[in-house]
Amino acid sequence: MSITTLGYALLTLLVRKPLSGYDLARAMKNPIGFFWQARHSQIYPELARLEELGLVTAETIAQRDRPDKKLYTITLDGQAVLAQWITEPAKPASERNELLLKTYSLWLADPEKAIKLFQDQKELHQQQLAQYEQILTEYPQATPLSPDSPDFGSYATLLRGLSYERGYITWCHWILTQLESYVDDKRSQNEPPHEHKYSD
Amino acid sequence: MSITTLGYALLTLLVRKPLSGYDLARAMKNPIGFFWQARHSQIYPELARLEELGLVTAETIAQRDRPDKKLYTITLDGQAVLAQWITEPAKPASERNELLLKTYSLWLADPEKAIKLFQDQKELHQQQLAQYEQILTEYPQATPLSPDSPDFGSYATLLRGLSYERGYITWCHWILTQLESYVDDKRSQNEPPHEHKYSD
DNA sequence: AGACTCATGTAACCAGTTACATGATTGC
DNA sequence: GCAATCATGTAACTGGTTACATGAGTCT
Repeated sequence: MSITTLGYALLTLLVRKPLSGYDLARAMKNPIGFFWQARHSQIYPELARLEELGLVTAETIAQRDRPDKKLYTITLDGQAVLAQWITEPAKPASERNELLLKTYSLWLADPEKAIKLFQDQKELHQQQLAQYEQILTEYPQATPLSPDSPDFGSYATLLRGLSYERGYITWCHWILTQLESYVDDKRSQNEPPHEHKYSD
Repeated sequence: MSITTLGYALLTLLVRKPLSGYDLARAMKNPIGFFWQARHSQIYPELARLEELGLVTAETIAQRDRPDKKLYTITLDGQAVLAQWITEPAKPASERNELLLKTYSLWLADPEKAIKLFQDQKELHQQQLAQYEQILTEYPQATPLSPDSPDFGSYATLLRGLSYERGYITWCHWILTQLESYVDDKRSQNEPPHEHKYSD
């Protein structure tokens, strides 16, 4: 019985502060969701496994007006295991992007519907970007974060998210200019095609 | 029995030209691998399913000096199913990036080892970028590709790959500057910390 | 009365990875 | 002789998703 990546993800959260399974499920949605996701149905069994391995301890907390909860705390063993894992070589992310798959066959699609597809996708990423930019404002300007503070990790991953979303949006935008000029040119065949240069 | 995303990925390749299972496995590594991956053990059963559904036909080809192969050809039904799928809303890619997970807990790591981690990662992405840039040179400059040509899809996905790798490398580089200046400052405590500005 | 949040679990299923299995030909 | 490429499959397992299950308290 060895430790899974999800296990490390949970330790990553618990090393900052003790949390319940429910809290962890929420945290796996919100700050961690951009780079690792998991549902509660996967989290609860994984926590039991971490406890068995002695990497976390659980304490049942009775609450008034709310159901009891189990608060999980990382052990010294857990911290050591996590710290060791961080600097081990990371497996390359196996990308699986449905939109790119669709883009590869875009020539088969009705251009009007393709435009709709990319407009929707662009908007989704613009919303995500707006959320990241909101989070960014919560960080102090001009005060550089030190790599030995927990906030450095949150900030660094946020920067990656911002860059990713900006690149994605730019790319969607470029596709849209291509599709739109194609549709325009089809409508009025006598004019020459416009030029749209792509740069990230 | 419905069609999986891998099924669409295979149709995406077969709509361009008929291929064997072996060819498809290779194509899933090379041009498609950046956004969708699959091993041959998943591909062969999936092809059988596509055949059952009448979306492809198989023809056994005898070869001299080599084992027989089964050449798969997309049917009209297959083309219709694929074309329809393309413009349906795409599910957002569920990101799973181990390096970002590690970055989130970077404060726990030994800085020297962390530098090694990001140098290795940066190099991997630089190699990937170099490969994409090589492929880019094979496209004609200044002649804009029309969205109704199959090459448009290949080119568009390539652009996304280039942008992604460039952003990733820039980000790795920024992390490295942070880690290195942190290590430097620890060595000579009297000098003030350097400034490194991040921009994508 | 109905929906939402807090709270924790299990079961069935599906997608994807690793390993097992076979066998001919080509190049070093 | 040994590894690599071509060629096609199956089996076992693991990671992850969807659905099932329960129940108290709050808000509209």
